[in-house]
Amino acid sequence: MIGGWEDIRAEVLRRISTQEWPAGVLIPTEEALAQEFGCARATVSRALRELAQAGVVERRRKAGTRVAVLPVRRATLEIPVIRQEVQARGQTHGFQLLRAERLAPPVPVASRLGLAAQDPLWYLETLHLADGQPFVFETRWLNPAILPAVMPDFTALSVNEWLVKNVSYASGDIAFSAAGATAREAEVLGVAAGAALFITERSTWRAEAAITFVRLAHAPGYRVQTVV
Amino acid sequence: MIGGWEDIRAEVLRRISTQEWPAGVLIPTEEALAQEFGCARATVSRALRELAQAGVVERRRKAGTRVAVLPVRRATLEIPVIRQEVQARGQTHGFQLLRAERLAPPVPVASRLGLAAQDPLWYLETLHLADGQPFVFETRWLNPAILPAVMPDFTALSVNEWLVKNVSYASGDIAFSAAGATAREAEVLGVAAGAALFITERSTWRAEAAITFVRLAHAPGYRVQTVV
DNA sequence: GAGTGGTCTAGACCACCTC
DNA sequence: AGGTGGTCTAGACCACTCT
Repeated sequence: MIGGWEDIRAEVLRRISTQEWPAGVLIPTEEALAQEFGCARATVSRALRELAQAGVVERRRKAGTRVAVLPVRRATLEIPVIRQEVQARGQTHGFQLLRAERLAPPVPVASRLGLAAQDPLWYLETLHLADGQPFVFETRWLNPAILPAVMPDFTALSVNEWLVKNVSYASGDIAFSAAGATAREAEVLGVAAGAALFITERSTWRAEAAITFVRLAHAPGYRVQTVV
Repeated sequence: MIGGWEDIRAEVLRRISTQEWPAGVLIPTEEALAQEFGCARATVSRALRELAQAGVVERRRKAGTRVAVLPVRRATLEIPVIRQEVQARGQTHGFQLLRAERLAPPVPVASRLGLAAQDPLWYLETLHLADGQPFVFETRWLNPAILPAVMPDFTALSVNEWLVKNVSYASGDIAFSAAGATAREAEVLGVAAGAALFITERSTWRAEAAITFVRLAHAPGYRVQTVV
């Protein structure tokens, strides 16, 4: 029995994965499928929209819906706040603010934030701990323009969470890479210099204004995982 | 002027980011918003559903819609086929099948695929090239049960693409991490042993049956990037 | 029990694109 | 020019869960 849009999505996916509808072919129109399944067109539309979002089919007006030839699968990653991430592992979170000073940013950072290199930004180094052990070393450049007149006390509340609560829902981009530990990272994380570290870099804007650029150097063993 | 569901999503996002609706508070019901915006409830519903998917609000029947307190942002990653990824960089893709043999998998691989360790699997090593330079070193364990009676010619079509075309739309999980190059990886990729490499690991199933486990060791400089 | 989101329907109009 | 997906409407019923 075919019921709601999830059943329709499953049925369409079945026909595709069994090659009943091979890669590249046009599948029936929404209206035709609605008749076949005995439901409204909107229901079929919802199912096909989800499949298009997942990269399984490609849709264009007038051209119809095709099974994707080279399926660019899309996976969803969850980006939690660090404290949440540590606590989700059943560990206690702590952090130390190691440095906080005004500095002119290096050129790559300034350009990535779209600021002139001579504008001094706040530079903050924070070490996050899981059960007292180094978990991630955070180096952050922060646009002073977005801070209130009185500097918040970042030794009590991590910069990370202050931003989440006060400058929330900005847009930005995230990049993941691997790099050998720099001397500073090795010292702070307690690993050998050159050890392979997982690096997360994130730039954040709100309405064209640069907010922050942060680099997270994760302690060895860190993984980002997701389901497709 | 407030028009379609995208405008409504933008307006709600604006009220949240300006703290007009601070974190944790209940926002008006779909019906109330529909009246305010002068549209049907379904239109508001669509906008709020998208915001919930992005992790900006949390919705529960009867409880209503709340601004997320700790916004677990969700980012979408695109997972292309390697050939596509190389070509998107404007480079030409090539590959070499370095090894192909039946082997009993190591325990971690067997357990991750839910197979007994003594069952021999196909073990394949492939080096992918971008403009002739090492791009990613792929080591793959493949369940022979999913292969046809005659072994496909993996020197002509990469295993990667054969799977995409013949065992498409399976489910699985992906993990990203960093690791120092093993002796074999260093040799094949032409880097120093211990160099920091970006690692992608992926397990794939179809309907409870394990298909493949693949480990991709990317040449230095590789990044995974996305927009939030 | 009652209020909220989740979904479905039948119909309509529109935007876009291929033919 | 016509067919297709994209969206909106007005209404309805249902599922969940808080009180």
